Amino acid sequence: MDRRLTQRGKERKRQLMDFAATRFAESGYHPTSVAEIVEGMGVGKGVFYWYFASKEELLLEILREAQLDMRRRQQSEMGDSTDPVDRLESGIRATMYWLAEHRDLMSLFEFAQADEHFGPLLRPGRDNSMSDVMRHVQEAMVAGRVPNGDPFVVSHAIIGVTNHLARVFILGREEPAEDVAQAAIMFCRSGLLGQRGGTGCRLR
Amino acid sequence: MDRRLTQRGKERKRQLMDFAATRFAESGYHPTSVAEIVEGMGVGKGVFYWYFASKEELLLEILREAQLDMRRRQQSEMGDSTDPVDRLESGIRATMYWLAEHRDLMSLFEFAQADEHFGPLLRPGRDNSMSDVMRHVQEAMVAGRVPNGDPFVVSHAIIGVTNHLARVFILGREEPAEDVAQAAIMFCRSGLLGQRGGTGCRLR
Amino acid sequence: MDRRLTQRGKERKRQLMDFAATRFAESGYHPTSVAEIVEGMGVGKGVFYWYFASKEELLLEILREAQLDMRRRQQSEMGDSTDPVDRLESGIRATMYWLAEHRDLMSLFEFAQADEHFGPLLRPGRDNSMSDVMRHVQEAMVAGRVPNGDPFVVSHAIIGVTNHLARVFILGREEPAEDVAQAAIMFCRSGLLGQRGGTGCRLR
Amino acid sequence: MDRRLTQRGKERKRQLMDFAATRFAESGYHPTSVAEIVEGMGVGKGVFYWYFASKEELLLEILREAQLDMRRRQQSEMGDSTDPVDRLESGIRATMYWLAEHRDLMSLFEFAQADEHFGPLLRPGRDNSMSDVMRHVQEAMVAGRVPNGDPFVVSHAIIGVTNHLARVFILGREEPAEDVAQAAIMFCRSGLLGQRGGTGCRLR
DNA sequence: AATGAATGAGCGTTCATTCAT
DNA sequence: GATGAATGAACGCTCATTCAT
Repeated sequence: MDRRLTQRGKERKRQLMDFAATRFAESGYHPTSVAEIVEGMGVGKGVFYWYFASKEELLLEILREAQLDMRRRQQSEMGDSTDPVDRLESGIRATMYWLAEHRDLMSLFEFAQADEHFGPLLRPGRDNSMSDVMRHVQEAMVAGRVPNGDPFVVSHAIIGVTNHLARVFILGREEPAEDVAQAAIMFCRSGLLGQRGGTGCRLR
Repeated sequence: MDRRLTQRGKERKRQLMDFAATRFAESGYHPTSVAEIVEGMGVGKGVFYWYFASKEELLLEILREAQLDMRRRQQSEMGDSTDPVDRLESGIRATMYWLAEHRDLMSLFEFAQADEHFGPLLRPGRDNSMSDVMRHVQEAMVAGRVPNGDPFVVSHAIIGVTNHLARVFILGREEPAEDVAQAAIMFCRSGLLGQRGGTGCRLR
Repeated sequence: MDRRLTQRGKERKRQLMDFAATRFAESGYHPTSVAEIVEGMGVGKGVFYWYFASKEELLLEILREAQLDMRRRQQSEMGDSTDPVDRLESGIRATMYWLAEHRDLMSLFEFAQADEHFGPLLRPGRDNSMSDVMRHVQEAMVAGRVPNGDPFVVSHAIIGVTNHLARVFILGREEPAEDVAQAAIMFCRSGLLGQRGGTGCRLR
Repeated sequence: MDRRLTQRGKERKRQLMDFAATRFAESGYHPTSVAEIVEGMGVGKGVFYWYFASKEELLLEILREAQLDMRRRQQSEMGDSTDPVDRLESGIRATMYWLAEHRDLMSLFEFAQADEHFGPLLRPGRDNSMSDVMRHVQEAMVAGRVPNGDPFVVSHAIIGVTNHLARVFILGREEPAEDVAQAAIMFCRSGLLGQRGGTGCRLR
């Protein structure tokens, strides 16, 4: 299935992946049949199996590309600052913006992560993102910017806040990414007991 | 499908729900066929449809029962304290213990929440849990125990931390519920910048 | 299945047959399940199989009873006159009245006659009715009241007119039995070319 | 289910419709399973659902095509004469010939007309045929060829005679269409009391 | 590269019937 | 007599995948 594709072939493949992602996000992976995808695109079944070994492979390709793209965005946003806490905040912000721009893919991630079969196949990518976050947390602890603790746990807490707020406020309520990012950052900074303040929270 | 069941009938139904929950958690809802369930239990197919209108209805019944049970546990744990922050912490702890005792159901919640069809059907239950949390957050703000802010957002942040840590450390790594609860509570209390301390974190 | 039934048993059986006939007429024989019948009557499945050997046997019993009852009515109406043509007209009228009073059973006859399995089982009863009609036709020919011809063909023509008008005007349009009977009688008497007249036709 | 079919596809569909019609006529619609049809044709199940949306849709397609074809035959036979009574007689004759050539479809019509579900779906087609007949009857009345009366009732009487004689003598006894047509025409012309004669009746 | 046609195992579900109580 | 529970073959239908053209 490693075809050398012409320019036209690459475009076809793109269209197929985009169209399938939308359908998967709307109706779910299992309920969306290959027939639906090819009919929706007005092509024959052969086209699908020319570009993808299977329906499963299609989803994995969509997912892996998305993981890569999101990570690139996070890194390009985080990379510049010298303060690790700043970098974490940039990462949260980058994540929110990316998710807001790719709601379909957010849905797909939700599905895949919860899925017995696809969940484990997402691990490598998630581990990468995870160690990105952890690196900054660790650095922040070493630098004394953040109290000592288990960086793995703290990183997961950050990810938990970020993802859940994205789910609720971006996927569910279509709030502006900036506002959701601010909310996540503020909670991650100081939790419940710390002083709320600064830019405040514009959600709702 | 509202049958008046004998004692034997009720037991059968229980067995079916428990067995199905395990299978759904192990292999996923879609990949688990009704045939697999009844064969696994050594009964005829008719039995299944004697107790449940459909495979879907079975899942919903499992899910609704689980939501109810978890909420009962949270409330019985939270109810006694006069301090709203204490109550929130009790709620987090109750959640962790419940999830640790019902890993299968945690898996099922993950799946259902991410699912295009079942997700929305979980809403009523989730809204109830949500408003439980929010009530305490609001009270804590009014009492000055917690800086003012949007209680809806703050509640979701708490839920995000709790669920994600549960996912990673209880479902994925089978850590003791108490430790995971402590970790969640500590992060929720003071976020990144607050002082880490107290009982410390025993995860890993 | 030849049970000696108590009084209560006979009533139960009656109720079952009446209820089933209604349901069969409304929704069709195949689409109506035994479960539907017993649930509709609020009894258990056992009751059904106590009174009937099978669903098929139930239908046959309904049908045979109906054939018998209709024939009794035709004969009691026809029997008195000395003119065979009068008797034929009385038969048509009796048929229309009976069908109007038993629309459900008319539906069932329609179904059963068209059915590959039940059709042939209705033969004995239909043959009886047929020879009733034929006897009068033959007599009328012998008496010179009606031109000679094949009494079998003529009898079927009469039956065709009667049944079809019943189907259309009694089952479909709920016209009064008397009017439909008049219409059938008039057409059977003189066909297209004969003089229309007498009481006229009140249909529509 | 509006597929653009290749030549091969059209032939397959034809074969399926013909084969299914035969089976339905032999064993009945409900008792004939899709599996039986595809096995009888030696193809996979998918083939069936490639050409038809459902078993029901298949029957409807068969039925509608048959209605259309029969009506075409009636009209081509009736169209030429200037005398409306002649046209009615041609219509009866055309019907008998068509039914004799399509015994399977006659069976299917019987079933469908008596069926709670399919009966109503046949209405449009039957209404068309009905108004064809009525037009001629009305014209005959206006022209004084036939005594005045309700053309709707008279038309239904004609249809009743024709269909019933077809049922008995063509479907049941395989008599020649010409003889059955003659018998129907004669009865419709002059009923019971008119003079029998002319070509006489060759049935039996 | 692409098509329409075909495959067939497997799905969720139904239902006439039987049975233990 | 009557019940709720159970059976299991059969049903209509789906769908990822393959194939001939």
